[in-house]
Amino acid sequence: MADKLETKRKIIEAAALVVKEKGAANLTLDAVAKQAGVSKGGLLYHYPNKSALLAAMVDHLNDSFERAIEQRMAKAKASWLEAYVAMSFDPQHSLVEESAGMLAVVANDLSLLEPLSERYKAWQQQVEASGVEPNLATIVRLAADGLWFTELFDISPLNDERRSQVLAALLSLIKKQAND
Amino acid sequence: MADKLETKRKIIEAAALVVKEKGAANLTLDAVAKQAGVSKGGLLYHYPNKSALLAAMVDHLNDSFERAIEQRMAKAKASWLEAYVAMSFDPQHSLVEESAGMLAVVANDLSLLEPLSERYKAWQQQVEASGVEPNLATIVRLAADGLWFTELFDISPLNDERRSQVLAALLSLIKKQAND
DNA sequence: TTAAAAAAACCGTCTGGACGGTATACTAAA
DNA sequence: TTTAGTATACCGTCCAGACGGTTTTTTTAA
Repeated sequence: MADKLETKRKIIEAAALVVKEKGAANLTLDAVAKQAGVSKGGLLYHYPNKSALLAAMVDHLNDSFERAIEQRMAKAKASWLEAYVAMSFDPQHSLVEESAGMLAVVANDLSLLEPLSERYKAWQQQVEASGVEPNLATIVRLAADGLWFTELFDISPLNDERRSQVLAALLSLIKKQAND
Repeated sequence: MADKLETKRKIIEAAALVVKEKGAANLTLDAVAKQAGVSKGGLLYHYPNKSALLAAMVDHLNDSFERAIEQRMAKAKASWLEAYVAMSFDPQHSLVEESAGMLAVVANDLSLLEPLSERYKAWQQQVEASGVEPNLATIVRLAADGLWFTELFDISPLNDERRSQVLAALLSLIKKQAND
């Protein structure tokens, strides 16, 4: 078990699982260590304090989302904005480690979201340069964000049918406008 | 100080202030009691445990938002959906007690959001009966939600100019469609 | 009408447990 | 034999909630 990166990843995944199963309020170092199959000392060797662990969760969330968008762009030959919308609606992707990281950080220290905030701003530049009229493109993006957040907190008001119709409508909004 | 309701309200407002100033992770009974100018015993007299306090914060958030929408409908002769969008963009209203309640509950126990979830579903019925084409109306609503959440977490990617343009664009989307 | 009784509102201390973090010991590999 | 990684015991702090009070208001009844 001498692989440092592997252990760190294992710890992050364990932390996400703890959040998912016990809630963000019960994300304790002991619980994470136990879930990761590591002693508390071992955990603190890799992440010297809780903030460092939370920051790593945000990093992971950032990278994971960004990589997923790029993959989808390549695979489905989709535009950046299309991929962003599709990702936000993808139940597979949206409801695991990213969500856990978000919840954990919101629960513990909002200021740790700053790296995410910067990523959000960078994404907005992509949105505004997407070829779609900027205000409309932003609306599409915000709608995707809105769905993602409401599902993160399990308060989404949409039933399955409406949900898929809205996804289609968003994608067609992008397409229609892009061809004008 | 014999007014029970008044004291309860005072406590809720104090709790919101604690969240705003010290973060949701530091929302303790002691801190709330101190901020409210009440002893801990007094606090626990009105809210027998922390969950009850959090639930009351959600109630307050629910009522406050709903009342604000109705006020705006009456005052500006706006449709429900217009009022909803306008409220979500109103910096005055969106960043005080509602936000604090939301943050506090997310940090402590997601299941306490259930009353909000039901309110969200009821609002969705308003959205779908708004006269605007349902999918478009839902997109507008989700965009408003998206902005609200990103600003709640202080990660909104929009600068002031884009923000006001998007608000105008959303309102004109509603108007345009409603007249078709 | 008033005094006693009851209930409501509020107060402040105490405690048990949990949590973050430290100190230190152990192990294996280089 | 040194060092990266892991393990375990422990400490101090903090917090939710219990508890036993006190004061104020309301009700009862003589």
